[in-house]
Parts: sequence; C-alpha cells; structure tokens
Amino acid sequence: MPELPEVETVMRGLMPYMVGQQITHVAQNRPNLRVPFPPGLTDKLVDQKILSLNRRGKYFMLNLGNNYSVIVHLGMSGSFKIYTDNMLFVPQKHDHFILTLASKTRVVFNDPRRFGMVLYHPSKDLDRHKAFINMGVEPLDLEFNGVYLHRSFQSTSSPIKTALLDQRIVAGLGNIYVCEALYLSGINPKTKAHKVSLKRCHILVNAIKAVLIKAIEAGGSSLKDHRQADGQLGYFQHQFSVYGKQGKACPDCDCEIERTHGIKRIIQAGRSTFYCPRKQR
DNA sequence: CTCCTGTCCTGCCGGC
DNA sequence: TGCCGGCAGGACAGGA
Repeated sequence: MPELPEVETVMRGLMPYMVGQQITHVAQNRPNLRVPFPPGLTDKLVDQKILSLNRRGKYFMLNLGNNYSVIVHLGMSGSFKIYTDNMLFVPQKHDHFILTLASKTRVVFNDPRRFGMVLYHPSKDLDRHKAFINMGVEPLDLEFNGVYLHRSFQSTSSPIKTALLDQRIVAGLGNIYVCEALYLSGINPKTKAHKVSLKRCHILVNAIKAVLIKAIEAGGSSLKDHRQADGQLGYFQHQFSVYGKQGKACPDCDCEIERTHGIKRIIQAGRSTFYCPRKQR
C-alpha cells in the first residue's frame, strides 16, 4: 500500500530517467482506471518535455513544458517499471499507461486493482485542484509540529488513529505508518484526538517524522537493488513493529510475559489497527 | 458542519 | 486439487 515513503521512492526512482526528457509516444491500454483518463491525454502529452517531478501527500506530479502537470496516484497496487532502450519490453497484465521518451526509455504504469489515478491540471493551479485544495501539511515540513497537530485535533471527535489518516490534517500517512507511529509514541489508537496533550502531540510528530524518514531511507536502498534487477518501482516490504503482527510479541515491552497476548488487531472506521495495549495507553 | 458506511477492484489465502 | 468467500485499503459519495 503505497504511502508517502513509497511514493517518494517511486518518484526519486523515475527522476533520472524522466527529467529533461521529451515524451515521444503515449499508450493508454484502457479508457479508465477507477476514474477515466483525462480526455485527449495522449495528444496533450506527446512532444511535451518533462521539466521536473515533485510529490504532495501520496500524489506525485510530472511538470511539463506546456505548463500542465500529470498528477499520479498509485492507489493500492500501482507501480512503475522502467525499460531502457537495451531492455526487452514484455507487456504485462495490468500495464495501463506507457510513456515512451526520446531516450527510447519506456515508463510503464501497472495497477492490478486500478485504485490509482492519472490526472491532468495546469501546473500553477495545482493547489486549487480538488485533490490538493483541502490537503493538510506535509509531515516532513517544519510547519508540521506539535502545536499544529494539537490545534488540528481540537476540531475532531474521532479517535487519533482515524484523525491521522485524514489527509486534511496531515498528508501522506496511510494505515501502516499511522499504526507504526502511534506504537512508537506509546499512544493508544482509540484515544480521542482532541484529548491528546500538547506534549504527546510533540512526541507523536517526532515519531511520525522518524518512521517516514526511516522508510524513505529503506526505500532508497531497495531502489538501487530494484534498478539493478528489473527496474520495478513500487511497493516494497519494510520491517514493521506492529502492522500485520497481531498475536506476536511486542518488541518493546513485556506484555507477552504478562499474558496479554502481545499485538492486538482491532477495526477502526472500517480499517485494521494494530497496537500493543500495554505499551500504548 | 462532522462522522460513518458503502463502493470500487483484483489477487491472495484459508476453508471445505 | 479446485472453488469460493472474505479480506486488504485510499479516496470519495451520500446519508444520518
């Protein structure tokens, strides 16, 4: 499930192949993902130069010479694969969108579940696109701090787990890194967000930044491996403390010794939450 | 306004 | 072995 670190890793992996390149050919292998591709997208992209790439939340943008941007979301199962000119291009099932560049490199978007998105919007107006207009701060920016988070939490009665998934408060967190950051902070995911103290918000902010930075660093190293292997840029497996670890011992406390059965799995707002009831209070 | 639930989509996994 | 039901979840729509 691509969250901010995975999106950042994919974008960084694409940059050396795409920045400064002209798009020479576009293939759309179906009319839509979950939403239709923008009308006439192929014609709008052909001959355009890719000036830069940048990320916002779980989206990243290809900024083009015509002052428009292609906005990409990886959804649940989206990934990119690079085929340089010397590589045999074997089309795969669910290859939905393929850009060919002047260098003859192919950039292939593959997404089995089709929860991904490809959008198109004027570059200067991206902040007003509906994907971004209500989006909260970047978690790795300085303005994401304990005071900001504490203030944001005052307007909601949701549990803190649910509030952290709300992209209007902070952008780019998904189920995995929210569970991991709450675990690292020692905060119970069921706690009402508006009842979390400023001090704990400060601790939580530091935990969020730490888990994201660690994951991006892990992505950077996995990226090198992938690049050597087959050019696949997508979701990669990290070492998690609680996510998917229900029934396992908590690495940080003696909950198993006390027979509280280690990591628990509960459902909040229809999503799985993993936590240690002893460490997280 | 906020909050909650259902929807989309396919691959995978466990049970029979 | 093979089939089938259930589950995974990010964004969004619609209802309470």
